[in-house]
Formats: sequence, C-alpha cells, structure tokens
Amino acid sequence: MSTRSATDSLDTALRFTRAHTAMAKRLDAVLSNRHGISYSDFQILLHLGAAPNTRMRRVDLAEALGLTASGVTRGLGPLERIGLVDREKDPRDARVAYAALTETGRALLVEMTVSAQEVASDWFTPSCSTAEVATLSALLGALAGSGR
Amino acid sequence: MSTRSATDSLDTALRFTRAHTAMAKRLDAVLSNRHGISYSDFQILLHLGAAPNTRMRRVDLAEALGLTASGVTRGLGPLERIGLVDREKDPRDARVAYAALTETGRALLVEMTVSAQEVASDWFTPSCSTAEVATLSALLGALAGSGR
DNA sequence: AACTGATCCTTGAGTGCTCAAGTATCTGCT
DNA sequence: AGCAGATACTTGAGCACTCAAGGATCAGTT
Repeated sequence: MSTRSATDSLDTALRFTRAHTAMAKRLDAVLSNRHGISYSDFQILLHLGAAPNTRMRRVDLAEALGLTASGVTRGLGPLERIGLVDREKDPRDARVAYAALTETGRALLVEMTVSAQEVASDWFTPSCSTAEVATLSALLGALAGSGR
Repeated sequence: MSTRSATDSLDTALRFTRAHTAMAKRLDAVLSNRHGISYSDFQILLHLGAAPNTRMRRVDLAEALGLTASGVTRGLGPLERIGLVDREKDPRDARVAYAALTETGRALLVEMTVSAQEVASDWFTPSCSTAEVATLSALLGALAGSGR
C-alpha cells in the first residue's frame, strides 16, 4: 500500500521530467526561431515585465525562477549586451544591482508573449481539456510554491 | 475567452518548469549524495532495468528519455567507465550498440530506486493527496506521450 | 553487384545551468 | 568605532545537454 504509493510517486516524477523536456524543447524552438531568444531568457524577461517598474533585484529574480544567483548573472549577460535589459544601481545599498527592462525589451516581450501563449496552448490542447489544464495548473502551483 | 485560456496555458507552462526545476534539484541532490549518481544517470539505469534482458539500443533509450542520440552517448560514457553499464554488439546489425546493465549496475539500481521513491513521495506529499498525484500522473502521461 | 537513401552512432562546438570560492557591502552587537 | 556575520553579486571549473556534421552499416531498387 504505502509501497504502491511510493512507486507511483517515482513514476509520476519520471513522467514529469519526460513531459517537461518535451514542452521546454517546443517552446524553446519556436521562441528561438521567431525571436532569437531562448525559453529561459524569455522567462527572465517575463518576470521583469510583471514586476513593479519592470525591474528586479537579481536575487529576487533567482528566487522567482528557481535558479541560483549565479545562473541569473549568466543569463542576464547576453540580454544586457543586446540591449533588452539595463543594469541599475540601488542608491541605498551598493551591493544590489537591479535588472531593468529597456524600452526595446518591453516591446519584444509583448511580441514573444503572443508566440509563447500560442505554443503553450497548442501543446496542452490535444491531450488536456481546458478544465484539465486548470487542474494541472493548480497542482503545479502548489508544488512550485512548496518547492523551496 | 480564447485569450483567457491561452494566458492560462502559458501560466501553467511556467509553473510547470518552476516545479520541475525544484523537483529535479531535490532528486539530484539526494541521489548524488547517497549513491554518487545524478538523477539523469539514474533515469538511464531505470529504463535499462525495466527493459527485457536489462538492455536497450541507444536509439530506443533516447526515445524513451526524450533526449537526442547524442545526449545518450554522452550520458552512457561515464556509466560504462565505472562498470554499471556494458556495451554489447548486435550480431545481425553492426550499426547498433546495445547498452546493457551489469550485475553491479542492477544492484545499484535497486538501492537507488528505494531512495528515489522515498524522495519523490516526500516531495509530492505535502502539497498533493494520493488521489491528486494519481491525477497528475495521468495528465503528465498523456502529455509525455503526445510530446513527440 | 553497385548506387541511393535511411538508420545508428559518435564527435566538436556551444548553451545553460550548477557548486565552490572570492569580493564587496551592509547590519547588529559590544 | 570596530569587528562578526549575513547578504548581493561575480567568476572559474565542470556537467548535461543541444545541433550540425561525419562515418559506418544496412535495405531496397535497378
């Protein structure tokens, strides 16, 4: 019984990574082809776009994405270089460096969001009803929240 | 309406990767610490263990894992070197190289599976009931299946 | 029996992360 | 005022993949 449920969990975990691999590949392929930006970079832009003043501390960005601070530094590098994101200082705390969306960044984000919504919707639809996507979303939300 | 459902899909996709990142990290940390083998290597061993004669063609392994053939070659390298997996030839087709679990590989797999079941179970439990895990598993199975 | 195209696998270069270690700055205790 | 520890960020080395290209072998056609 408890054994049964444990093997179910492992099985679910494996399906989880299998499904996620497929989804991420699809999203990444379309976003890269259409906009020249990877799925992970898009995630960064999206979070910045949703934040007040479209800017965030790097540490908070890492927390929001489930990455390390290191990963955020690496990801932000190219985005700064191509002018989508700006580096801003905090006048009160010299340690922090904000990442802020530029005007071009905001514009690109809008376009990319349309593509991403389309891809995500197409990916879920054939196997899941709208209600099922909602269920999935709720479960994933709980798991992502407690994840750390 | 249709717009609403599209933004839900994107939101679900983001939660999906957020939750998966957290889960994979956890699994990886425990398996690496306790057995010195990463989560992705464990997945390879698991699939081999479930296959007839505990061996598979590399191409089939790639398909099962959702990876490219290239990724499988890279992952198998270290496992062969430390004696968990053997390379076997097909007498009828000189192109194919089977990956086969060794005796040590089978033994380690059994131990690792116990750890992995425990971690997976612990990870799902606080946020999901057993029934919810079952629902999740079914949805993910459908998505993973249609993924390609 | 040779030519064409598909299949299986590997390799070089590059991406996107990780951890561990290091620098700089801030905060609180004494 | 000064020191201790926490916090923010960066950097070097390394891991787990990817794609594109290439080599070897096989199966079907002529």
